[in-house]
Amino acid sequence: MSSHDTTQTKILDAAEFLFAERGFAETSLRTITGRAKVNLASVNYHFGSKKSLIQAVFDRFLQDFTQQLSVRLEQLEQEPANELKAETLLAALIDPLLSLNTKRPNAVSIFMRLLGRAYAETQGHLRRYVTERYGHVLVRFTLLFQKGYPELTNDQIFWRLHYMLGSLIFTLAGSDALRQISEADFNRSLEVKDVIEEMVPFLAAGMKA
Amino acid sequence: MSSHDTTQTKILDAAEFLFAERGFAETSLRTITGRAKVNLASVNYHFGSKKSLIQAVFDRFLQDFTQQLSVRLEQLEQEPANELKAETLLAALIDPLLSLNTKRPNAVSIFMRLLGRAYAETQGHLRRYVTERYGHVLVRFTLLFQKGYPELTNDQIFWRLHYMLGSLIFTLAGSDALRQISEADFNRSLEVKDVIEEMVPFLAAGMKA
DNA sequence: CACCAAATAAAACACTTGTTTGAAACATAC
DNA sequence: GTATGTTTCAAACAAGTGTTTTATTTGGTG
Repeated sequence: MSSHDTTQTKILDAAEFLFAERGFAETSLRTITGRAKVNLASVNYHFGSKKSLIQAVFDRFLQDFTQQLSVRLEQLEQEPANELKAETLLAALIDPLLSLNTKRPNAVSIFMRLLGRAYAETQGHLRRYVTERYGHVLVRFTLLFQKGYPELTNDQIFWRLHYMLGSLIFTLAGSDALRQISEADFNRSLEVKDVIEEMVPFLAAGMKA
Repeated sequence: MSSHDTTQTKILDAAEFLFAERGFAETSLRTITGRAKVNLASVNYHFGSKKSLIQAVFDRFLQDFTQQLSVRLEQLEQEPANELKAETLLAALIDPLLSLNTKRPNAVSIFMRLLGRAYAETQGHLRRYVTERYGHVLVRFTLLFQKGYPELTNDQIFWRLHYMLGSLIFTLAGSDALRQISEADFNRSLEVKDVIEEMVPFLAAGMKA
């Protein structure tokens, strides 16, 4: 049996869609297994618990994403400081992100909505899990910005990175709905790629303020 | 009995805190009435349902906020276009926001976390309710930006406004946790006001890109 | 004081939730 | 082909949910 249409993959596919659509608490295991067309008990059999299933959904995205991001960061870490401009650094973040869409349709939007929800879970286990497991790439990313913008203090960098993350996650998480509004109002079609490219000059200008 | 410590107010206070802290679905009526020290049935008696309670929590914030914002917008709508710069327009949004903190401590952070959760509820009733009821102020706000930045296309304005909202909500919603990190790393104390003031140049520069 | 509507209280209701159980079906190796 | 370990399935479980019901208490009015 190929790695698609295994029970585990069917569960993950259904779960990530529904979690992004409705949220974690609002999505029951019965809804997930119903959509995945598998037995209810198979979630606990294969993943142990709902909590672990949520983490598994994130792992599948983050392993893929951080691996690609890490390659880009290695290249950039050997560049001189004057090459580390916001546009370049953002590209290192955005390219791996967009490549998710080549494997599964709408993956970027789903991933961003999941991140938004994980971020909202201020006190929950999920935020801790994600930062503990994938926080080191964010640190490397921060260091590159510090190197590229020595005229900014470290906490200016810290905060501006969060401004950028906010714009990215917020916009892309709602991009499906927003794209529909925009397309209706302004009568042109937009892809996720277009939305992001429109955003880069905005963020880069802010970084240079 | 003063308008504080009525049963309704005690419920609203407990609910808004817990909703912001844990989320809507993750907060049970028993937790709310337990914290508020009132009887379980009083929520349904005074508000009708949990759904209506959630809307009431938002109404209390939004009525206060949009009323102050509306006054500022009226003033700005009489200004000439060359006075409508990003810093000015952002101030019209931020001042009413900060004034929430004068009435209840941490109100800004709670309000922003609630907004973040409402925004995440992409398909839910809440987003529809908020936009239908308070969407017109956002429209007025958009029109002012279009007037102040005639060199930008309408959909550039549309998207950049969302970038700004993303930064604002994302940063302020997590500002409690982020402030702690920042204060520990850089050894200086930060107020919500400081976080926002640090943000304005970033956003304004992006607007002029 | 008696009366009545409004508010509070305790208990029960119907329902959904995540998880566990034990048997059946399946696959793999000897 | 039988035995063994893995996976699927239907059913049940205990716990927690929002809501309703039924009494009881409260506070003001005649």
